Amino acid sequence: MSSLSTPAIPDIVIGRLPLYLRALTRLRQEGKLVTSSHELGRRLDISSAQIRKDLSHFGGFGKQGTGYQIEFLIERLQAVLQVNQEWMVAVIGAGNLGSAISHYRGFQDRGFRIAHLFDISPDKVGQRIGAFVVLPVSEMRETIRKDDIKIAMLAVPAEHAQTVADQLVEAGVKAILNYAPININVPGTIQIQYIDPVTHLQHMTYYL
Amino acid sequence: MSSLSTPAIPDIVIGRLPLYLRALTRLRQEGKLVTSSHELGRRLDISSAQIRKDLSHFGGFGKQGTGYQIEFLIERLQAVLQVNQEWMVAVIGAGNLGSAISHYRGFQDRGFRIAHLFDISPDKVGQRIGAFVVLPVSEMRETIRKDDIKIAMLAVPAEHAQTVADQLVEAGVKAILNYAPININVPGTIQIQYIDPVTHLQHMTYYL
DNA sequence: AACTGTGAAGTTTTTCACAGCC
DNA sequence: GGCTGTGAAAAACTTCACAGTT
Repeated sequence: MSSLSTPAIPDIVIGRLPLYLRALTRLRQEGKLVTSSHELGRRLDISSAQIRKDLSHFGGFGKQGTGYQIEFLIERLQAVLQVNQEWMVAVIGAGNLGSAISHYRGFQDRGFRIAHLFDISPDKVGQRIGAFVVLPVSEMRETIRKDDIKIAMLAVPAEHAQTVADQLVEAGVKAILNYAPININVPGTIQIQYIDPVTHLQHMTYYL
Repeated sequence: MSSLSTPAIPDIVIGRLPLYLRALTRLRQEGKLVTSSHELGRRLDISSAQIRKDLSHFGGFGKQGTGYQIEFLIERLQAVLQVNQEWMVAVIGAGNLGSAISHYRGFQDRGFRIAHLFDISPDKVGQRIGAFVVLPVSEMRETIRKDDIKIAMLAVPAEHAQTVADQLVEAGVKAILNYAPININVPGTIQIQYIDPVTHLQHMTYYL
């Protein structure tokens, strides 16, 4: 993940950048032009020193005495995260969750466009969901290859998640967002992240 | 979060317990009776030492030379996380996401039961979604109070998230899982966690 | 006066490595 | 031989605090 000349930036730092970007976009929407590490920190409940240090990994984005130009910082963070382009995403699973994902408007303006929706069930295939006609999983590999899709969201039942993930990797997908509540094994070159609301709820109940 | 006699267990440790619990439940389902920190670590991509150290915070759950009794460890982790009981949860927002959440069967057997689904729109109120009749937000406070609901999932548009969160806190909710892509301010006594798929996608695109 | 960028210090988290037990 | 539980060591991460700039 690094070379000798450019030490890797900690993954935990990368993980915060999307939060900064989200907050900055919000500030811009509120009509603000400039912000500070303190203001951002207050909103995100992160220390201002943390924010300054994180941003400093990528160069001096701010001005002493002034703060950060919101528009400029948004552009730089988008560039760092490579979301100054539009990524095509495949969704696998056209159940309630896959359907909700496919209807969600929030991907578009943050760097992602859902390109296809796949399902294995003959009942679902051919059905219209949002702007998509559900495609059969049997065509998944070919379609993903053809369109050079690098990102997939997995919204299938847990018992199918590993099999589908294997097929996705085989088809050339490099990043998987897995909504199934199960750990998936993928090669080290493949990015994987998980969304499981129950783990968040269980984390919180510890403190109740 | 701690007393002098019982030092607090790091939050990052608590956050991993639900992952252990999920993996253990899976192992049990596969018919296994016993596991080891190595097997768990392999599945979760976490070092075995990490798992042993995490578990050791709560007492000696394993046997040297043998490993961990899966059933026993599941019970202990459920007790630690307080999910050996059923928590009632309120869902706010009956759009595509709130609807998908309300249909999802995966909460039930992991400690959570959706009790009510609220929405502000007169079009939605009274409509049947899954097992629920959508209730008006105007009745939210009273209903949450009456049923003593402590946990809520927020699936409303970003611009309404703060207002609804304030009302939830006012109604006595102590933990909020926020699906809206915006940071919410709540008192320090209230647990809050976020689910925003786009932040995960943006995290991964950095490495692509 | 307000704010960034950053070495240094401090704290937290992870890994090591091994004694002790089955 | 295989495994846990755990002090000690190492690594990673966060905060401090201040020089330097606007």
